[in-house]
Amino acid sequence: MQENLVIVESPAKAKTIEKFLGENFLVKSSYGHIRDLAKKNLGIDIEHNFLPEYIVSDDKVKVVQELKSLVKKAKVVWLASDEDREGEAIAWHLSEVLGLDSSKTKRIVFHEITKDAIQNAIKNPRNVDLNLVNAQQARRILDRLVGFELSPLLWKKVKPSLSAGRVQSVAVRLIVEREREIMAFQQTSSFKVSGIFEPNAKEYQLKAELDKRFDGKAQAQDFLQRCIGASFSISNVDKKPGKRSPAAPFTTSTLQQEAGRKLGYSVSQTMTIAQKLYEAGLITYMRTDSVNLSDTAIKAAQKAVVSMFGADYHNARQYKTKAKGAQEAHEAIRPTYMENSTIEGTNQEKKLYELIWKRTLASQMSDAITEKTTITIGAPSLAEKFIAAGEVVKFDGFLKVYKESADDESAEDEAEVLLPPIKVGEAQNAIEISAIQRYSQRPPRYAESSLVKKMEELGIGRPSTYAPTISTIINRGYVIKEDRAGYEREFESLILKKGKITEKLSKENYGAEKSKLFPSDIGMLVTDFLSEYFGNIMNYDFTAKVEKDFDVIAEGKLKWEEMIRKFYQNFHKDVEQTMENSTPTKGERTLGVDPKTGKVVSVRIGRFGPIAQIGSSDEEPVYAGLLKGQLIETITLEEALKLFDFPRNLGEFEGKVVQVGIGRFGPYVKHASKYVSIPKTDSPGEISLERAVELIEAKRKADIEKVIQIFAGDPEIQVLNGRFGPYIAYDGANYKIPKGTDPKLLTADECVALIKSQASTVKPKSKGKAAAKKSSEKASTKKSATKAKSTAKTTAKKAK
DNA sequence: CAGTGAGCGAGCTTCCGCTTGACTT
Repeated sequence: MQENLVIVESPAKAKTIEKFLGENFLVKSSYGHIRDLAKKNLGIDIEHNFLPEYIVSDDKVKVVQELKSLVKKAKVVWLASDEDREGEAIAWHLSEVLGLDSSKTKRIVFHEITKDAIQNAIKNPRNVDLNLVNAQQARRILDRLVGFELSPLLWKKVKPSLSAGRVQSVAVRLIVEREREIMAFQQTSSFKVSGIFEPNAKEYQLKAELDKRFDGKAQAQDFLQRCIGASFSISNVDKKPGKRSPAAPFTTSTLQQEAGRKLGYSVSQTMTIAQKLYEAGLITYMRTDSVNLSDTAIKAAQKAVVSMFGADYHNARQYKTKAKGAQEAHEAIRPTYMENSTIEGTNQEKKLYELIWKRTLASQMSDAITEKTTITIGAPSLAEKFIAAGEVVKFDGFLKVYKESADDESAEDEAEVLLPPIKVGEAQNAIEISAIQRYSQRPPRYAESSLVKKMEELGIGRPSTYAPTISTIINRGYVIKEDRAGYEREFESLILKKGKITEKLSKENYGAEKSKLFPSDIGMLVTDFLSEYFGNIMNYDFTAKVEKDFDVIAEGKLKWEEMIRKFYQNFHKDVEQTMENSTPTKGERTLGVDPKTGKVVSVRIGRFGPIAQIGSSDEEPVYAGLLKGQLIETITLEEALKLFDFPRNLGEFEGKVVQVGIGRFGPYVKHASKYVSIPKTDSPGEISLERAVELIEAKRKADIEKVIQIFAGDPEIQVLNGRFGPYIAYDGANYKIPKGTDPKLLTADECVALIKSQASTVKPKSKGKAAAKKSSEKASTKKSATKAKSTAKTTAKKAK
């Protein structure tokens, strides 16, 4: 029997540590926090000095039970949760819940999982730091107060089931404000001039840009005119050495950004894949804000760099974490074994691993040495000058393995330009000089990863919450992640060639978006509402400010109850006053008058989303839902009136009417009481009968392909092709087909057997939402279905 | 899944940060 029980937060970590500690230590995991504020009411007794009511979380009851029994058998309990505010609180909750006697309890910390670090920790135990615990309690209670007082305000004044919080509401604000910047953006254009030059002997060509742009076409034209007959020559050559340094090893946020930019992963995808790598022991912990590498890792990287590229390429570096509010409980994200440049696993896992491996390796490599050459070309008759710039990498250093990507996709990829040896004074002939109209760029919309970057800069949210926060604001309908088609615009070019200027009008596409975050009407409405009445909480500095208070509490120089009281006094007063004085808001906006009826046209948020309305509410108005991408804030009268053209008859097909309409899920074509969605690339206002028939036929084909098998004896049982591959549908529920089974060869009897062997994985279609959520566990596989779960299962079945 | 948008009233929703699975048609 082990005399020592060590409790860490993560089970994967427990496994590793057990190996380092030897037989006399049993290492278990708490699976994160084990207790939280009670969910009913506030979970905080405001009358009694904000006394928190903590309850063991449902999914932790078993964990706590097991730990309790192990504690009884142990002589010493080592609380080894993470070395940060939350970790300290976990240690404290554990000692409270497990009833740990301080004489047999020791608190230890380490922020790297190496044998030395852990044995060192065991040699230097301390007590739970109650000041740090109190700082966590203040954080927790503040978040609960803000979330549970603001959300009900929104239910009452805006719409039920909405939510507000210190983190999510500010994240939404970022997206809303960016959208408004884009709305307010005034596009301007100017003429950018570039030239291609060649010396008399024609041994090379130089592409150079003019040092100024022209606002108008006339000026550009005038300049090209002045270039005719000008005698160009090299007026200056300037060489400057430069260097580039590698980026720091990955934190959660930078990993999410680079995986998004380089691999196209969403933030939550990146985290799921990283979790797999972590559990397989391939990388260190993936939720971290630290760029720190352990000495062991730095040495391993050195070995790898030197053996692969030679000593010249190595440069040991230790990076400093700059992120606001970083707690640095863990190392940076790095491979556990630097010698593994690739791994076994899925393609996605391999790619993410290689990204991490390269980034880590590069962080321990030499700077790249470059040389920048700037060549100036001028003519005596011209005040303006052409500049050709080139950069040559003299020594590649870390660039051999890794180059960081940029968010700004418009930043032209500065390809390496090798400039020929050039003498000052050498005459040049202008082969071609062109002036091209270029537009100013609007601010970019946020992608998931650039939002995370911004949040980290502001100190809002933590590595463990970036991905869930994005899910929350999308699920609440505040934000929509989608693609948008771009627009076409014209631009002019003036080209001087062989002494003649020609003009050209061309078209280009701009503004197309892929997987970007757009605010919804409700997101804008809630942001405005909260900003009006709770400016302090919506302030980008709010988190940073309260963090300062938490730090003072952690130092023992401020009582947490004092801090909370001071905050709550004003906050609660604002909540009460807003509840009383503000009028419910639907974001209503009047657009004008309908020329047909003379009635007022307005838009607002209705029960099922944004709607347009003709006529005021006391004169039997007509309604139409807004289309995807349309906003209450920006829709025009003309666009709104178009919405009332639906449903519209397009004509007949196979003797039945073809209709185009707009439903809850967007525009659709209806034919013979069947519906087909109209893809985004088509405009429902202009769709033709031919196109509609095309869609109907495509849908029919897809429906046929959907059915793999139907059995003559049992028409109830169907083998279908779904989003996740083939499955069996029977009696409104769906069943899995085991891997390796050919769905085409299944017999009816085999299907029945599969149906019987699997508890229904689905959904009484009625109202049993809560029940459906908890139901379904494959009875056969998992070793012990808990009692609670099996009861839930029967309820779910009955609910049907 | 897809023509909805009244009004009443009961009962419910909700936060942020630690952790994993369970599960998706």
